[in-house]
Amino acid sequence: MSTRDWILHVDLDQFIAAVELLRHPELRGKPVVVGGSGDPTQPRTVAATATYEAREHGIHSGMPLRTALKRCPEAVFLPSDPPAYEAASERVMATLRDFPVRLEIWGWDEAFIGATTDDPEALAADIQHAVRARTDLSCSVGIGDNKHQAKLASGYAKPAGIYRLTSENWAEAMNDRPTDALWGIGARISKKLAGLGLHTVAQLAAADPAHLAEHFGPTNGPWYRYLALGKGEAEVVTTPWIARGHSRETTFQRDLTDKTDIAHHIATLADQVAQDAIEADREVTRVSVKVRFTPFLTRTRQSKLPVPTTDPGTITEAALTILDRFDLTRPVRLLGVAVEYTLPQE
DNA sequence: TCTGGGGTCCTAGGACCC
DNA sequence: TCTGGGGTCCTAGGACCC
Repeated sequence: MSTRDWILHVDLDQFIAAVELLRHPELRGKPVVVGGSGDPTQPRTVAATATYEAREHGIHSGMPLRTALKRCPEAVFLPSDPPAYEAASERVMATLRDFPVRLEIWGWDEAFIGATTDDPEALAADIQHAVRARTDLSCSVGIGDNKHQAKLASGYAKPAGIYRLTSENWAEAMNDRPTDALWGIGARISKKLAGLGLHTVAQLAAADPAHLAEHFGPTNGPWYRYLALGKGEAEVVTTPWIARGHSRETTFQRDLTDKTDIAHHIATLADQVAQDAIEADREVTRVSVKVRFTPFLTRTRQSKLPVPTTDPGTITEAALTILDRFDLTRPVRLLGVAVEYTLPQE
């Protein structure tokens, strides 16, 4: 076997549920649902994740907790605890960093690795053993020529397995699959593609790029075909990610109708976002306000600040001015404030 | 199934300027 | 007076992902 570059995708299995089961070993083997404050009678709260035992009752992430409770009254509901997941994630990433590889972290529970080796499966197995030894967590590892292939490969590898998906076996593994199996094509685009007679990955790969550009734009159209051919980014970026922006939003359990009340909540969110920006040492260039009306109509308004700032007063005032541009005659179920940061060295 | 929270990127249309 | 074409910036919304 010859030495060459590979991309590995490390994906922790059932990450949030696994962390919770380490803290509550007595719940192993039981249906467990994690989400919100852990109260399944609370409206407008959804599951962050569900264990395999809970999934057998038809429960899945994104499902309202009240629905989950109806489907499985004996399920155990736990509150979501982001700091605990953050801490567990850091232990995993520290473990990966000890390997002589290039590491790109992609959130709490996944990372891409660039490695030069003649045996990527052996490296993958070493990684799995190290992660299990150091954190008691299990992961799946996908191996590919690029990130797209490696990402899909880790899906095939689940749970706790290793799978290699390269240009060699791409067609065999992917050609008959629906287009939304590709990483970057979701339900909407897949449906639109089906409307053009493109149902499978093979059909999308054989489509005319110009025709795709007509329907999906000059960048996206050809990009979808590119994905269907198994191509993708192969560069592992080891420098830490610089956030483009930041936001905070709240869904209220009971609708807001009072304008003073709404303005008060917007001011609070804006101040939080400003404090976050100060803590992150980033300047804000743009402020946007999000309002979701009942039943589920979402609208956003934004404006660019005359001068980048971190001043909470300025950011809050901007958010309140933007809020004035909304028609607030309908009941409101969600409010949000988002900011865009200036990018360094620009 | 009455549908969270936090991100990223792309597109399209209008304003404005030359 | 009327009109062209291009470039850039701003804003709103859509789609995707975890």
